[in-house]
Amino acid sequence: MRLATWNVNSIRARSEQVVAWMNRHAIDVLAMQETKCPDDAFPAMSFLAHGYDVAFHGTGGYNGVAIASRVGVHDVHIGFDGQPSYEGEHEARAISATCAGVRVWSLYVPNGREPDHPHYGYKLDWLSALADITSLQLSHDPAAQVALAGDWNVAPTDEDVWDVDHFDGRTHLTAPERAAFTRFLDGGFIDSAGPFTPGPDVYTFWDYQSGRFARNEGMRIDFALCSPALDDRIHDAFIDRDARAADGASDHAPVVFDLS
DNA sequence: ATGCCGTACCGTGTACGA
Repeated sequence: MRLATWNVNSIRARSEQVVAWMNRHAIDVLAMQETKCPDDAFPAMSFLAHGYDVAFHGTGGYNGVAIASRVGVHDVHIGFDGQPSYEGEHEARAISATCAGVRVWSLYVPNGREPDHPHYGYKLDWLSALADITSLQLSHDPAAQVALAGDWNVAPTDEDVWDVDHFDGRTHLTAPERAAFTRFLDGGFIDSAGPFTPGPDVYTFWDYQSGRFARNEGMRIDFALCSPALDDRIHDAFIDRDARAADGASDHAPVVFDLS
């Protein structure tokens, strides 16, 4: 089975591009983030026409998550218990479903904006609440096959960014964000792509501006944190830079996982 | 320097992304 995660940066702008990519790479399950699309406008037909079922959750022009699968999408759940709200709203940042026995999450972690912005505290709270619930679930069922896939908006190590100095005073690299990410690893989840995509200079996001992609000035912020039972099945992973290089591409590249 | 690029939205500009 082949599982992937991709921040698509608007599904309406590139649904055909995404489905063509899934067909080309024989993707069975794709977790998508930043669909930027309310549910009543989601281009479900693009997926259904190619044999993919799709579950989606979007409330407007921001955020939005979805899971497309050709091996079933069952027990769809929106958000998670204890999910913090922002300015009174539960944002569309989490969806989960069971696909061929794997509990797949599509997660769009809040950006944080600036370290002194309320959004930053919201980001830390959001990650903490998610770590609480997912770690608890894993402790209750250590054999569970779970993939916490998505755009984590955290660069866990200095090697995960092109220039540490560039991010001085900004989000994504701060110690509290890294500690929030590490809590998932402490809870038993594993960065399953890591061993197959060694750095340095290996990224999943490149800003549209300033020719960042052409100069390979990027960040590694997209991950699937997998339970041990699922990690045991993963025998390969890669970041598809060609998808980022395409005309009209998202600013993120997909991360692909091959399971036995 | 707060723009550079790209997307959404009652939209001829602003918010957001990272």
